[in-house]
Amino acid sequence: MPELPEVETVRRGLQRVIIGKKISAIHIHETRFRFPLQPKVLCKWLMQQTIAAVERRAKYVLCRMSNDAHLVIHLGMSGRLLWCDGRRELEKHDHIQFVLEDGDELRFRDPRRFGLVDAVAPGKLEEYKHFRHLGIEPFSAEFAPEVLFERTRGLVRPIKNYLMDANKIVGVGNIYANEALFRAGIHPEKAAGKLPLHDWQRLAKAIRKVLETAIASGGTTLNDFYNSEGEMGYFQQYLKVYNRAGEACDRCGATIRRIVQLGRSSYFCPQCQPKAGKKK
DNA sequence: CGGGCGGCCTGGAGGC
DNA sequence: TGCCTCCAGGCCGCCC
Repeated sequence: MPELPEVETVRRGLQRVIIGKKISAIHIHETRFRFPLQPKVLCKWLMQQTIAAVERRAKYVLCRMSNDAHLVIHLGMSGRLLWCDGRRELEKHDHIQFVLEDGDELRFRDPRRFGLVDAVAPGKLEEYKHFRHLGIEPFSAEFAPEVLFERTRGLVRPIKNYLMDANKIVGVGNIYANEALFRAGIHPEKAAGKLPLHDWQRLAKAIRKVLETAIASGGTTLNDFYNSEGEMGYFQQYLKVYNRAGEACDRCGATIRRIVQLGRSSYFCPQCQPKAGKKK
């Protein structure tokens, strides 16, 4: 569930409390994640290092260390980073403890183990296996309607699939792809290559707006998202279509529909997001 | 070779 | 109340 706004929320929360703290121990209770965790790599680059910055790339949280190595964390579906007192009792899925010099801890909890925890050597982030192929950041200058328009010419794949393809655009998952398409008035099955420039102008703006608002709301908590302080987000109250099949559209009253694309639920308003033809 | 899709995983919801 | 099935979905790696 964590998409860009949730990851950014976690990043901001951590940034406030862990800059300047030194990692004095790492306790690893589980290594079976999306990719096997490598304890030696973690220890090599992180032990006795001070956290210099907390950054984000796509849906990854990055801690830049004083030696310029990076701690890389992906929350997957159910991952959580919690900031807590080291004396707090461990819970069932608390898999990794980063013990800090002052007795506080950063813990990685992940029931479904879809997450990733890794360390990358100084200067190697750009060529890091999981970063090399990543697409455009929605808040970068490159994320411009003209660029997106140009890159999608000739593509027949549905626009929603394109938005969720991390090789093209990062950070936009199922919830925000659906919400952005609704706000831009574009049907999720419309061919990406058929979007005229003015649609891309509305869509690019809608994507940024939805992500910004969600960040300002502390993310979306539907099931299991909590920030590093254990607090819920509240963007779920602003969702217009996601998870609302059968309900009336806020804007026009038509019934919101659900279809499946790439094995995932897409929600849209058939009236506000017509499949073909011009809308005003 | 772009892009669809299987499978990884567990908890919670819903059916009976 | 308890067991079973299904669903959630990011993303790598396979395969068409």
